[in-house]
Amino acid sequence: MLADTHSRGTVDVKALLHHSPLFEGLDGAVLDEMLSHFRRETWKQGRQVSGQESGQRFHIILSGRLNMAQINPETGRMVTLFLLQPGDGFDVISLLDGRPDPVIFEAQDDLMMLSTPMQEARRWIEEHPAFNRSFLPYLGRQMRILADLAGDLALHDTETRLARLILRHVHQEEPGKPLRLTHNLSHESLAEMIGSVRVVVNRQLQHWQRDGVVVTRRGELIIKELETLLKKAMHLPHHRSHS
Amino acid sequence: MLADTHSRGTVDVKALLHHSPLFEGLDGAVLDEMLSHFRRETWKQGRQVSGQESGQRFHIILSGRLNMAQINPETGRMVTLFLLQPGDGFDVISLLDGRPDPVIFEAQDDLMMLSTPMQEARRWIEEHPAFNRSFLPYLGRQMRILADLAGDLALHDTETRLARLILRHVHQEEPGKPLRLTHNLSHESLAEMIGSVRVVVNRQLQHWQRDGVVVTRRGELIIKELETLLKKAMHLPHHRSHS
DNA sequence: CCGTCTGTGTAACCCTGGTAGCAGAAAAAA
DNA sequence: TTTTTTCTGCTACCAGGGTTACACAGACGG
Repeated sequence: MLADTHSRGTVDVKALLHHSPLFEGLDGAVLDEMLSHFRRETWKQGRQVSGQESGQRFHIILSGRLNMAQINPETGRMVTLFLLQPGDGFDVISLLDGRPDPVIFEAQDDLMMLSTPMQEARRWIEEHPAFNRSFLPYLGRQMRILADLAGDLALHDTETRLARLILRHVHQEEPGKPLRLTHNLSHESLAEMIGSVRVVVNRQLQHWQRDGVVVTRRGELIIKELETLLKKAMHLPHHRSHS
Repeated sequence: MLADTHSRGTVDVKALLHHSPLFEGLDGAVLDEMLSHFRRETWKQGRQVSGQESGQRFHIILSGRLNMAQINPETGRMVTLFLLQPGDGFDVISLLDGRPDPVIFEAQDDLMMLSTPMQEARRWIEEHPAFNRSFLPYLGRQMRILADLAGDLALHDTETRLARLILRHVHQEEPGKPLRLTHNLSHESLAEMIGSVRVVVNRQLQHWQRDGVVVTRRGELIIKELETLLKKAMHLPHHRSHS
């Protein structure tokens, strides 16, 4: 089972899952038992799958990022609800209530993941109460993300939302070195994450650039004045740490 | 235990909880055990409590409605995240991850509820796996509400959002009788629920009234053309006809 | 019964942010 | 290389919807 996955991928699955918010602190034996029911799955970057299609299996991301978004068919616009990362599982909502989710999953990068039938995943939850110790807090975090998003959309302008988004994705390369935005987030992606549109994001970034707050190059964003950004972002309820 | 609550209130607590999405299908004995750790609590209409203050106890609503909202201190504007009703519990997010929620709870009506220390509620969840059979789907529903709200805010205009909101709260009094909006939802409340503002809601309702879609009187909204509302709720961000 | 309060109707204003469109730069594919 | 696609920068345009302000109605409280 795992020997196979080990030999193929570059990822140490068990180590990853032990640090995953979903499985951390779970007994190794139980984890093995779970893993034995998984199969590996890969999606190529850019692949889009509707909640309908993926609805019968529960997935856990091993590598790459996955965009869970809602779409307005009329305008073609999208909002990102979650940007899922290695260790995250989806679709949690379907897992909980058994109904398909009217969302689109889009592979932001090439994806490696594990998947198992929804029913199987639900069985564990019932049979392994220990799983709840990490699963329930994980659900809480996901709900918070949604609540914050909704609050932001209703209460704050695009400048504030963009500032907050960037701060949440600031990457500390080395102490003393310039702060940059985590790679591969296009203006388009940024826009979807704050419920806006590419042009507006670009406009705002240019403003900030003229004011010396940031510097943008293609596919790269360097924060020059963190303080200023923090002030612009400050306009909301409490913000959380970590990333 | 229950005898006491029975004697005081007009509500049959056990019957209510049996139909509550949180406790339905739970063994009567277990339910009694749980209830023995609850104490009764009442809030008067209009009372506001922050997530900080209420954060140490988990509540279950017996009667009345409770508004869980986020607020922007700068502008004073609010968005309703959930309109909680009898059978609902709060704060579920804090229950899950143990952190206080940066939200405001506002009693829409006079409230009767049960409350218990968060720790106690968490203990049940651990000790009574059966509880999960209703609790997890409940969480799913709550997450869906948040996801829909966020999606709506980002992707649809106020007209669409208002139409959807109204349709979600249409009350079928009698077959053949006029459809009305469920009582006590002021324009202000409606606005908060769609992440907008009273003036805009009123403006929209007047438009619809002129077009014969609805009729409004003080504290009352009658739907004349359900079909039209359904169409507006469906999807149509931009159209330019009529004069 | 009268003053006060809360909900509603309406108007003028105007600014954020979304639409449409194009052009150049970089990257990817051929 | 050349071609094609993906990102980015920039402009002109304008409408949705938010802000403010005031008047009136019914409800409420004393």
